[in-house]
Amino acid sequence: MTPPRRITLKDLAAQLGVSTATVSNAFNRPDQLSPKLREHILHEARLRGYQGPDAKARSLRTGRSQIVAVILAESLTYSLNDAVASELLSGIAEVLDAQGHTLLLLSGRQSPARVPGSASIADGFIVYGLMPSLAMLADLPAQRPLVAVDFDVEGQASVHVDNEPAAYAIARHALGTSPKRPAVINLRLTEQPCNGRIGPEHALLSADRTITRARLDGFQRAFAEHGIEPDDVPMWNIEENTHEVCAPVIEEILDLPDDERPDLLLCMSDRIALTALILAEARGLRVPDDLRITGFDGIAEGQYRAPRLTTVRQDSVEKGRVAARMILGLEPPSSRLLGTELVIGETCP
Amino acid sequence: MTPPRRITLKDLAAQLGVSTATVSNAFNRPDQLSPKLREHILHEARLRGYQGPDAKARSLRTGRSQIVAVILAESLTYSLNDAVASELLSGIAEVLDAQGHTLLLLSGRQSPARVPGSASIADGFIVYGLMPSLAMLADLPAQRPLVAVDFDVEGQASVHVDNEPAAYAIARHALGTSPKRPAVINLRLTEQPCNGRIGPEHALLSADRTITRARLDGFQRAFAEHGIEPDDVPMWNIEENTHEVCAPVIEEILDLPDDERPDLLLCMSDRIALTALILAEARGLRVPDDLRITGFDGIAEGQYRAPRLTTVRQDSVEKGRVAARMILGLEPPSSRLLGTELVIGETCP
DNA sequence: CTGAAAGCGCTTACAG
DNA sequence: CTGAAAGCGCTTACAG
Repeated sequence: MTPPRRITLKDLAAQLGVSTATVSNAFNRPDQLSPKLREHILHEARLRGYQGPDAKARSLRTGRSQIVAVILAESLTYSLNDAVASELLSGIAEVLDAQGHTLLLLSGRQSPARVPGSASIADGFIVYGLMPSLAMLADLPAQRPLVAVDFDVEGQASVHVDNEPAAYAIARHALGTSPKRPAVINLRLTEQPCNGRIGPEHALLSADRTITRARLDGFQRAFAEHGIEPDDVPMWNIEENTHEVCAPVIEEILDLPDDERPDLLLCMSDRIALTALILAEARGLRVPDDLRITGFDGIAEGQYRAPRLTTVRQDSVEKGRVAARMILGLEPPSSRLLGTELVIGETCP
Repeated sequence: MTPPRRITLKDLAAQLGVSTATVSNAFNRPDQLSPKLREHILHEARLRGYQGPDAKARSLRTGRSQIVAVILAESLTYSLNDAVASELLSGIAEVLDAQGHTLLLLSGRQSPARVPGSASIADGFIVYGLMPSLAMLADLPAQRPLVAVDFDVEGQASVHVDNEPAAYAIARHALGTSPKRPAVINLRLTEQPCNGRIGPEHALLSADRTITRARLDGFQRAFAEHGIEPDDVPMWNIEENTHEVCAPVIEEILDLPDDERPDLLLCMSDRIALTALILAEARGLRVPDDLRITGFDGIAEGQYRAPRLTTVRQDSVEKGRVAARMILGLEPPSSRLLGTELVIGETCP
């Protein structure tokens, strides 16, 4: 028995007595040879265990791999368990699949803090969320298409939702009930890490660094309109959008004395809002009577329960689709701004 | 200005007056040249915009891409939004990251029903869940490592959890409360699609086709031990582990007349159990007084709420880690069986 | 419709 | 420690 070396296109061509070009055409360009010969080649290929042109060689030769890399700012562990990121990936995958492309998943928080060299195999890059450092972007092969989602890279295409107007709309709705003690729970909005109450010592990130700043701007526009001095509204900050990280901050808030405890929580994500809802219920607080809560995102978990979350629904799946279409050249690269929808649930009717 | 062709290793070598081997070694084998020369080369490379060896060429030359493909039986949309699949991916990604590998995501339910050719770039394959057809496996490059998770491929490594004993343990616990009308809600267990009550006309899949059969076997062993005739226990089947698909079946069950409605639901997943819990609460049924519910999986959503789900916790992250380690050769390929943990929550104390 | 030949950008024995 | 050269497996003008 010969050593089981994988059969190559060249081997097959030799065995069938045709040129390598003809075998290649049989697989890639049906119009370049007779259907009969093509059938013969494909049939023999299967028989002899030739699985088709090797992707590594093909990609070197053509310069294209049919692979699109998605770079997630957060760890993969976090992103894969986050409903919003998952939906974004779904949307991306849907378009890539339909176009015969596949998805390479990279984390911006890789252990070596650098994109692995293998990333350069990708035909294009979709980058999601704020990068821990822009150094990573510099690592990416230049001259390959890049689309930024939920942040901006100078001179590159991007996809956003209208955070400011959406936040304004939900805050306006919530303030319509004339809360006595509104409060805001921000997400990753401080320059320095802060998982708790935001004080005067905390500087906030600017709008070009995080989308949550635009959400705060929207909230504050509504405050001003309702005659509320934004500085009088207490704010907390959450460092990571997970139940575990949210919970202690929410507990701190809910355990304030009755006359200090907010009666309206404007949360920057559904995850935060759901944590607040669960912990409020556990303490016997009635929602919305004792405490009104609003979220942001519109994830399924907030809608398939009672009471349903009042929130802003953003179409993360569509965000992913748009980004993927731009990367594949199915639509021209540009700065796209997607709309959102105010969803009135029972947590803040 | 010259056309902005990407600079290659060869260009760089020529410009620096060294051989291509030396440049290659500067990037790949530091021990093969003096630190000083290496620094010089790396420095000049950065200066001249050479980003390092091209991944396509490198992978062709070495035969390895540093990419591992994960093939998911379900659609990517489903898998990415499923907590168990997400955790599995987290575990895989964790190990791959640490080893400088990256993850290529493929769906077994691709539109063309075939693995795209670009998949053959991967160094190895992790296949998760039952394949719609084994034809797809035949498409994969032979002679490259493959690990099956939650199912078996003849002659290949696999990772499982102990479904039968785990199901037996939770059923035994639940039956200890002497329910009057226990019922089972299965997941994808019928030969033919069935989203509803299972009747005598429905054939069930065998244990080599789905892990949920082993779960049912565990339940039924507990029934027998408690003197309950398994055939007397009504069973329903769920076609897809999502709230939307579960809900109508659960409603059908909960809306049975009081004297027919089960007082114990043994569910094959936490998603099913949570849907039952939410819909029961919406109907004013008291859990666990009127209705006891158990799940399977141990997802976070079932534990970060009140009442907490009684369930079996499987460590999906670890399952992913083990599979990834086997693929990378960090542990020998074998049939690994991971343990589980009975978690007693308030839905079935 | 078919074939001979160049070359994609690397890595790696091997010789010096 | 360094360099010349072969070759990984393909695709693609181009000539016939």
